[in-house]
Amino acid sequence: MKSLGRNLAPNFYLRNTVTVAKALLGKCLHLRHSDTSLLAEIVETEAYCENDPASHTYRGPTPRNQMMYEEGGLCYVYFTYGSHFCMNVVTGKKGKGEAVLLRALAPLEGWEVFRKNRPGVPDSSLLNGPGKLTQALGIFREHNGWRFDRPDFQLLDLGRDYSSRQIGSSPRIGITKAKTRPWRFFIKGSPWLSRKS
DNA sequence: ACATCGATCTACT
DNA sequence: GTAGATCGATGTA
Repeated sequence: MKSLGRNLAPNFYLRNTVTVAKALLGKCLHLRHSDTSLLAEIVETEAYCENDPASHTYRGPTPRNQMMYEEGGLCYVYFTYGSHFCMNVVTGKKGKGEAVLLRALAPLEGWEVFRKNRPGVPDSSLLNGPGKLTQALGIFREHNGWRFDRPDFQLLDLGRDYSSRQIGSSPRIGITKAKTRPWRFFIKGSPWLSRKS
C-alpha cells in the first residue's frame, strides 16, 4: 500500500501542547475505510493542558481521560452531550495529561463517504466542527487509544505549510472555564472553519 | 445512589 | 440568537 506522504515522526507529538496544536495545522488525517481513502487537512485545533481548568485532566486521572496521559501520538476519543464524539491528538511524554482537540478539517478525498455519513448537509459543513468531523469520518469510541501510525490511521505531512502570519488564535469555543486562554488555532481565511474567525 | 453538566449540533424564531 | 435534545462521566454523600 503506497503512502501519500510522510507520517509525522514520534517526537512531533512530544513538544509542548500549544506548539503541537499550531504545528498540526496543515497536517492531514488519512483514514482507510475498506477500499476508500479518507483524507482531510487540519484547519482548526485547540490545546488542552494540565493545570488548565477547561481540560478533562484538570482534576487528575479518571477512566475517561486515561488516554491523555499516554505517550503523545495516539488518539483520544470521548463522547459528549449525549450525542457527539470528539477526537484529540494526545501530546507530551507518558504521564503528561495533555491533548489537542481537532475542531475542523478541510475535505480532500472521500467526499462520497463524508456526504453519506452526514446526509443532507452542505459540503461546507461536512467537517467544520468537532462533532461533525467525527461523524463524517466514522470515528467512534473504538478509536480511542489508536496510534496515528498505522496504514489505515495516519497523520501525514503533505507539505502544506503556513507561516505564523497565516495562523490565527482565539479563546477556545464552548468551554465555561479558562475562557480567556487563547488556545484555539486556525488557518486564517479557510472556508472550512467552525467559525468565521 | 443521585444530581449536575458538558471541549456540541440542529432547528427554529 | 436561542432552546432543546440526550446520556455518560464525574463529584458528592
